[in-house]
Amino acid sequence: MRLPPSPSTAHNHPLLQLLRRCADLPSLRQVHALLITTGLALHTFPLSRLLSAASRLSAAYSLSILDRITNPTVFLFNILISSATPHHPPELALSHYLRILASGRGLPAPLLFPNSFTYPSLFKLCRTYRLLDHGHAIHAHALKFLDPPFDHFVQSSLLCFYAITGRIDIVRILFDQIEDPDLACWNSVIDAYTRCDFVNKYIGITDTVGGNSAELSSEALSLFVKMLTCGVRPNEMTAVAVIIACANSGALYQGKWIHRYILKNGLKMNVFVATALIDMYSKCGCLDLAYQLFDKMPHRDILSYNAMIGGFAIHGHGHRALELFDKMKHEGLMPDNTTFVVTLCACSHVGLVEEGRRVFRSIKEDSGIDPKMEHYGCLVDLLGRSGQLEEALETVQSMPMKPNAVLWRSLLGAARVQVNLEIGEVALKNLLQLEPEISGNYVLLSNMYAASSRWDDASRVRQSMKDHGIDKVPGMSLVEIDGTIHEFLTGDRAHPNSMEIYYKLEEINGLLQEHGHRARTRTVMFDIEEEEKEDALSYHSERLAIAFALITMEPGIPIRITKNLRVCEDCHAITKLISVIYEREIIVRDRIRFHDFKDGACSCSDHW
DNA sequence: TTAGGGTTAG
Repeated sequence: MRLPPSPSTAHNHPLLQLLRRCADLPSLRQVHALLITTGLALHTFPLSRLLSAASRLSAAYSLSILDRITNPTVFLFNILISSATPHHPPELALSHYLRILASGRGLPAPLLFPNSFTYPSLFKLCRTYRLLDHGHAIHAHALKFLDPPFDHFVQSSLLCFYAITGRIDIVRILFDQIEDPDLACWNSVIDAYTRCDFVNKYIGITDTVGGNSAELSSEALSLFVKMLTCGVRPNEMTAVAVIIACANSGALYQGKWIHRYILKNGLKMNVFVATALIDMYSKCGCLDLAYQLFDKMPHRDILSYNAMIGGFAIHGHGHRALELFDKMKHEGLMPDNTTFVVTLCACSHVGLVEEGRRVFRSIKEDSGIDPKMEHYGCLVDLLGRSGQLEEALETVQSMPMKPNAVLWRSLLGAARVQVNLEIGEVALKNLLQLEPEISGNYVLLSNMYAASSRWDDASRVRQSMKDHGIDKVPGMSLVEIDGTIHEFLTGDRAHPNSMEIYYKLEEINGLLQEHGHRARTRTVMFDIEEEEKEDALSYHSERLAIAFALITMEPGIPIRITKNLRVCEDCHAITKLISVIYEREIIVRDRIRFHDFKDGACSCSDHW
């Protein structure tokens, strides 16, 4: 009779290497049989490798192995919890965790306790599958079962979990409790600041790009500096998180700084870093720099293409986006959902209706999948913006899934621009059912009534906002001057240079009138006298930012503004004029896209 | 045995 191998030889047995290479269930069964005949299946370590391989291939098979083990240890459960895959879904991983918790109840089974290897996998699971309630409950368990302080693995995974809940306050409290945080903890907390920004934007804590965005991103950058002063060396993951923070807030100066830092300190310009940089440069208004980086990449994947096509889209370069879309396919890369979204979006921003329709049709042809909600959204936007409202409405009504709020809002926006109250009201009725608490929806409706001089209806909507305690999101603009970000709200007088700014605005307004500008007051929603409406317009946040930049910045340097809302019709018209009068290029990033104002024209060709 | 990466409709 053969004696089972000793535990030390069990760790590097050739059968374990075979296990790693098993790509299907029959070969796994064969190796399993060999493990039994050699006696290796009696040891915990080979069993853990077997379970790990089995959970990759079949949940049922891994369960059958587990059932045959008389007294499975926490170690083995941990292996199963950490192997969430399509074959080993999150519910199964959670059930393994429940078995650990229940272990003491059925005597004579030994009492098991989850350990510090159990929790990082569980938090990752909750983060990946967005199981928020489970995550909170599991955090409470960890406090009960683990001795304080938690190790860095547990703390880091906990930060990452709270990042997806949008609770940056909790992330920060947890991070501040970490003694001597390691690289992973720093990366996680910096990443959490950029991620919370995203989460907040989409779960409606704020529906702005600015606001929280600037605050959270600048805190991410401060944390990065603090990390350097603590002597922790950043890696590529840190760089990616910091670049995203710069992209979110439009902080070009800091973005360029981190780019230099990467080159100077020997961090690898891998596909993750390069893609993040491409996105950052695009979102900070430097499309040329983004393209240079993209062009120099030795290896590009789908995400790099998507980032670059997205860059062309927000800058209104529809044809260049389409060229890249074709090039990508020629290189043998299969477009994914995002590729179609950004390419359609590029068509929409310049009114390439026929090209857009073609791209939409190619979704099924190229990828074999049915268009998703976001693709229908792009199509509706494309049709609506280009004046084909009836077809846009038909698309919404005939699409195979229930239209979401974004889709109705898109249609409403188009109806407002083309003053089509009939379609606008249909869109709004549906929109308010889905999103009764979002202020922007009421503002759109109110503006639409105001545009057709239905003042009673406009003020009824405003009253209804007040009754429901819904505040209008204030317009906000950011301008970066010598690395410092200055923030302006509509009608803001809080800036230390406020007096000079308002003097400058008077000068600007005078010059605009001399150049024959008459305010387009259609976008001001209140029923007030024309003169007052002009006043309300003259203090829109981007005008304060432009005035301040004109006072402060050297002549000839482009002014870069980031806005949280869309540019209004009048601001768009006057910025074109200012670009001529003051001979300045003004680049405005609004909530959706870029406007590059130069010599009296805008890169969007007034299509936005 | 455990954690942390790039793009995405308005």
